[in-house]
Amino acid sequence: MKDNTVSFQKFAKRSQNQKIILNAAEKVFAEAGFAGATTQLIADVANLPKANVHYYFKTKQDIYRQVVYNIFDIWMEAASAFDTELGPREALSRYIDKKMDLARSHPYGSKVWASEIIQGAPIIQDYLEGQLKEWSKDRSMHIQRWIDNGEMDKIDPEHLLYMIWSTTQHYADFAHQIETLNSGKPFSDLQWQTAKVSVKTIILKGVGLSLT
Amino acid sequence: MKDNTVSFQKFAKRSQNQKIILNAAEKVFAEAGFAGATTQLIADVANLPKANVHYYFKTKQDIYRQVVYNIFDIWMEAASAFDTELGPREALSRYIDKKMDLARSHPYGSKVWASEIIQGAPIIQDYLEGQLKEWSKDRSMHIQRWIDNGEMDKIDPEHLLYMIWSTTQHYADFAHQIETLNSGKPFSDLQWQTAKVSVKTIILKGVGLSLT
DNA sequence: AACAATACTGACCAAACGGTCAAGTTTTTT
DNA sequence: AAAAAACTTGACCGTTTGGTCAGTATTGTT
Repeated sequence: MKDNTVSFQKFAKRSQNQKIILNAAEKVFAEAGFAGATTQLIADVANLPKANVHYYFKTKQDIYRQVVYNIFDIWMEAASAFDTELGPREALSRYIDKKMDLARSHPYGSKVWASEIIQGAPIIQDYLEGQLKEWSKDRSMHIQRWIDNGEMDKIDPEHLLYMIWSTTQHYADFAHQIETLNSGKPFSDLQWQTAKVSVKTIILKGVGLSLT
Repeated sequence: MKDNTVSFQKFAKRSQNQKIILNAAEKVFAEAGFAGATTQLIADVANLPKANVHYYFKTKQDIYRQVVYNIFDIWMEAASAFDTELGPREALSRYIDKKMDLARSHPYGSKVWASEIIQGAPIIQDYLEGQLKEWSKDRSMHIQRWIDNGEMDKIDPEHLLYMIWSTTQHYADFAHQIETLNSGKPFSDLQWQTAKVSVKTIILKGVGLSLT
């Protein structure tokens, strides 16, 4: 086996172990914060000796950086659900749906992001000033156009975006609080459905759009 | 001076130094997380030798616990702005106002709280199960009554509360991100005003209430 | 003035941490 | 088959941390 498959597998092994470590790290960083996360704990969760973790990542900060980058990429990809071609109702509706899905499927990532921002974005600052700023400026502009066209109420687009971000991410970041208020049980499929509908209903109606 | 004033001053000194330490700790915990906060840094910010900090608080966790308790108390007191006697429009409007004011006046506290919940509420769990659960159950019940009376739209009260919490606290917890998107400058008075109005407008209209 | 209680602090310590490294094992290439 | 490259790991190390403590200074009480 000296063909491409071998090279691919070689690459796959490295990449696969890195993924195992990053998944473990995401959970540990989310539950303990950057400083509280120990490389030993990350190694334990990944089921590897600590020295092996350091073979794949030079420093704890390198792992952390990669974790945060990954989340940002996932969110930026989801941001394309905010397709301004569709008009305000569909664009906002789909974007909220997507963000709610991510809150459910990637709760750890959302938590790591939240902690990073709370602490002043020491690692991800360049992403905020670059991609995020660009994206939100662009979307704000489109929202403003809808407003000028009379397609929705006159609302400050910036604050509408903040409301969507905060509300959807709340279901990931504050999942523990929500679970406690829900008799200690995580949301069922039906409850997630209700959450989604509630959020969309209030926000869409709140900016002068009907759901259907 | 052997009167009560003396005893009071004695008491005042202890209490005053504790307050200085707690204020410093709130900032440090917010910016570094529990694990990242060092007693040395708290001492530096408080302008005291580290040993003096340990004279007033036995452990770092004791300081942290007190900081989190204080925030919770402030929020619970603000919760009385949600006066159900006033009817849905006024009650919700005042509550949102109050929470927005707290986001501005107590951003560190909000951040510490957020981090605590993100990490699974290891310290504050009993408060969640006790006071918070009771309060939110009570308020949900009143919201449901308004709905049954036809005073507002049929919305799951729980999710309405989550939306108010997340949106208002977002302005504290994600202040750094908001500031970055605002050309690196913190909100002006006018911008806070706009934020408040935007949040109230969308939420109130979103549940079938007009602002005025 | 004498005593007691409270407040303060530099110096110190055991434990835990991120990271290194040399010595092995396995896999891939020639 | 042998050389090279990649992977694995126990043992180790300098640094930082939360917390202690003995000794001193200040304040309050009699």
